[in-house]
Amino acid sequence: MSGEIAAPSRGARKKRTNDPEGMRRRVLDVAEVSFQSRGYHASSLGDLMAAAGVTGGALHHHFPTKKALALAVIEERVAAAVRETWIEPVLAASSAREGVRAVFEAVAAELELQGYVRGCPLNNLAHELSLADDEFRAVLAKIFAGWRQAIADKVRADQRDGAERGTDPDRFAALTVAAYSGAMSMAKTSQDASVLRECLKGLEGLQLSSGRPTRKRRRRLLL
Amino acid sequence: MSGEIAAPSRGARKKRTNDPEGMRRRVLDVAEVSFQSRGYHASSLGDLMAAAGVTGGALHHHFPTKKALALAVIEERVAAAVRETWIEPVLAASSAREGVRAVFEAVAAELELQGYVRGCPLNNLAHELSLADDEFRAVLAKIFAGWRQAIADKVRADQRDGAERGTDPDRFAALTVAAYSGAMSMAKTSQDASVLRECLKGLEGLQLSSGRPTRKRRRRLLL
DNA sequence: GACAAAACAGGACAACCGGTCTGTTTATGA
DNA sequence: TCATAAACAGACCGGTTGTCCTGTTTTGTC
Repeated sequence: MSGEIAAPSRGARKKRTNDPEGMRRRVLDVAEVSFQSRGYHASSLGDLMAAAGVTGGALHHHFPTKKALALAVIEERVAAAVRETWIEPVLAASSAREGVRAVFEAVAAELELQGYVRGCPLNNLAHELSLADDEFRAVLAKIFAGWRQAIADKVRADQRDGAERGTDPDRFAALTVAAYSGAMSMAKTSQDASVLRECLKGLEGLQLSSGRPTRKRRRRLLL
Repeated sequence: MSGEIAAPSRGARKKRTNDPEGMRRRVLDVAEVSFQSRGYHASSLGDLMAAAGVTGGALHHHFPTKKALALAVIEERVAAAVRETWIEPVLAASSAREGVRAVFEAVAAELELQGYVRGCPLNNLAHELSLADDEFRAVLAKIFAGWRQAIADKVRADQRDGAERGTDPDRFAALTVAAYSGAMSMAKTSQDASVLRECLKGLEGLQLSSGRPTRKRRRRLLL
């Protein structure tokens, strides 16, 4: 109903053009949106077929089962979303702390702009599927792990530059991802993105020690 | 199969005893477990009826629709779970910070003991239902809000005692709940509770200012 | 152009789901 | 005791779901 992506025109009849990659992409487009907003179980293949303008035969040809479709969505789309909105921006930032801040800001701004919080794609599917099927769970866990490791690696890079001396990289990464995921959960439930900013401010005032106190006290930055 | 709670004995025939409260409780018991571990959509009323040893007539008498059952589970069971495992322990603790630490520890220990992470009941249902139905969403958001407010109130109480001078109560509460929820999400997905401890350690090294720098520097406590 | 494989169409189907319905048993209380 | 309502039993139904199956069309290859 709301999110029709690209149903082929009904006017052009009779002439069919085989476009396996395009058809596969259209199905994944629709499934990605529907799985995130309505969830896996609440998304019926009939709805997806109608929204994508795809017949049952074509769908079954590319994705034999619903589970296969969901696995493709997770591995190709969800993983890419995490990479594009989190991993790459953080790695490209001047520091881990600044990267995390920028992503929080960007996501909060985007949510406030569109006035609707769909939640984190990874988190949404992880909650629904990780207990239901162990194959799902393993793939989702791998994405979470990669996300955390990217942030931790960035902190280690900062440390090689002399900064973030007193920060435990893995601890910082875990807390960042957890705070973001949890904040998104609340934002989705309350349909209000302001909690993201609240948590970001909390993280900014963070002095993450790895055990012994920080040597060089850094003044709080006032951005 | 696994979580049979209290199906009435099949041996005793013919004699029926009306026990509306008991029957209602048994249904809620089963539904609470199933909704949390399998999710709302994946839990069929047939399964619940079989697990609770309840006929369709009885179920429909107490809960006219599946949605009504879920609302009852949320309002009576999920809210109570948050109250018992979070709000009451934090309010009873010597300080907000200590209360939060104790709850994190207790939950992590319990999860490691039972070797299986089912996730946070509130978070699980919030993800699946808050976008599907606005009535669900409102109830779940209310529980989240109460949870946060309780922690913030405890911080304010600490401040009246002279402690936590530089901490913004709402910010601390939001970050705490977010970190816990997110950590539970990851723990559930990886089926490993250690990330909870990781996030707790991160929160413990936290210096949450409300804007201006803390007056009296407190030495890091080494618990 | 012949031929095999891939790509797609579209119907069929069995299982299941949630809700409804009618009827029977138990408690209540005047 | 007897009416009345609540509590419960159990069958039933329309609709939906995911999957499968049989054809037909297109594409690639020699």
